[in-house]
Amino acid sequence: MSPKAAARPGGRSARVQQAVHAAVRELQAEHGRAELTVPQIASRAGVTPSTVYRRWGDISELLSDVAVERLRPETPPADLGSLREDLEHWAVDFLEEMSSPPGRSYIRDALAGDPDGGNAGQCSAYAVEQVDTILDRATARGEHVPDTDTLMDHVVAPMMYRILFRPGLLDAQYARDLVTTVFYRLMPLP
Amino acid sequence: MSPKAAARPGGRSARVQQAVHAAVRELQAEHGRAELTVPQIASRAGVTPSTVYRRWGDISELLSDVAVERLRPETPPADLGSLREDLEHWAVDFLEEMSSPPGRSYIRDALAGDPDGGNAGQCSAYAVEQVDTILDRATARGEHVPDTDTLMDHVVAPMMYRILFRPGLLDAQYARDLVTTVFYRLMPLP
DNA sequence: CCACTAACGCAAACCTTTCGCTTTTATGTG
DNA sequence: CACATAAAAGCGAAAGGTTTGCGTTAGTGG
Repeated sequence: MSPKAAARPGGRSARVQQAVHAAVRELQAEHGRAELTVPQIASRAGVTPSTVYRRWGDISELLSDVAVERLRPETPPADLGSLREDLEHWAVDFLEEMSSPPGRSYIRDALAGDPDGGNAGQCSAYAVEQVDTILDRATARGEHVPDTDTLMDHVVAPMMYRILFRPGLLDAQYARDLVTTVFYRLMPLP
Repeated sequence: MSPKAAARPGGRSARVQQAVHAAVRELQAEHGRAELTVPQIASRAGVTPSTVYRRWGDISELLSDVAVERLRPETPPADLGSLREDLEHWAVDFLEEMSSPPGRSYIRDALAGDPDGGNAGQCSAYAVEQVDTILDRATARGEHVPDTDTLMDHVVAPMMYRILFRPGLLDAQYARDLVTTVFYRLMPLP
C-alpha cells in the first residue's frame, strides 16, 4: 500500500520515485504548494499522471511522503559537552525549524495525506532518534539522564502543539524553558 | 476570506451554511469521508456546487470547518469536588474522545484545510476554555491551582502529540499520569 | 537466459473546478 | 414602508484534473 514499501524497489521504480519527489520539491519552490497539480508534477518528472495516481493514490499522499523526507534531520545534534546544553541547543534549533512557515507546511502535509499514521510516526521517530543520541552521549559521560519519553512528552510535544494549534506563542526562550522544567522538575534525582 | 466571518451572516447565507454543514455530516456518516465530493454535498444541501466552491474554496476547508464544529465541547467539565479529580476525569474523557478514529479524523481535517491556523487555534481555545472552567472552580474552592499554560503544555500537548504522531501509546492511565505529574512536579507549591 | 509480473504509458471516459453572467435577497436609508 | 445597493446564490459551459482498462516495458527470480 505505502509507496515506501515497494514490492519492487530497484531500477525504474526507484528512478520514477526520485524524479517525482524532485519534481514536487522544485515546483513547490517555484510556485506555491496550493497550485501543485498531478499533471504538472508528472510532466516535470517525465512520467504520466496515471503513474503518480497509481503509486500514491492522490496528491496529498505524495505531498505527505515528500514532507516527511524534508523533515528528516540532516545532521546529528551538536555535542556541546553537557546534557543541558545539548538539549537546549537542539530544542531551540528544532523549534526554529519546525515553527517556520515551510516547517509548519511540511508538518501539516505530512499529517494530511497519512491515513494510517505511518508518516507521522516517522516524524516522531526522527525526533526520538535525535533525543536518544543526546541522551546516549550524556549517559556515556556519566550524567544522570531523563527518559526519552519524558523529553518527548514535555519538550517536543509542547512545542509541536503550539506550532500546530497555538501559533504566535513561540520563541527560543520557550524551548529553553521547557528543557529547564525537565531538569528541575521532571528528571529522576540521582 | 474565512466563511466564519461572513460579511452577511443572516438569512439565506446562514441557511446555506447550515444546510451544507448538515449535508457533510450526513454524508460522512453514510459513506466514508474519502468518498465525499462537492457536488454530492451541494446536492444534499439543496445548493449548487459553485456556491460551495465560492464560500469555502475547496473541500478541505469545508471539512476543516465542519471538523472544528464537531470538536466543540458539548458540556462543561464534570464537577467532582476537587481539582485533581476534575482534571483527571476531564483528561481521560478528552483523550478518549480525541484518540478515537473519528476524533483523529476530525483533528486532521481541522488542521489540513486551515492555512492560517484559525481553525486549529479554535480547537486549542476550546481546550483552554474547559481547563479554565476547572481551574476557576478550584480557585473558588480555595485550592492552589497550576497555570492554564502549564496544563496545556504538559497534559493536553502530550496527549495531542501522541494522538497525531505516536498512535498506539495511549490509554486512560497515560492521561491520569500526566495530571499526576503536574500535581507532584509542576504545580507551584503553596 | 527465460518466465513472470509489477509498474509504466496511452487514451478515453468521467468528474471536478472555474468563469461570466443573471437572479435573488439581505441590509441600510430616505 | 418603499427603494437602492451590493453581497451572495444560481446557472451553464468550458477548461482542466482524475480515474480506469488495456497493451507494453523492464525488474526479479529461477
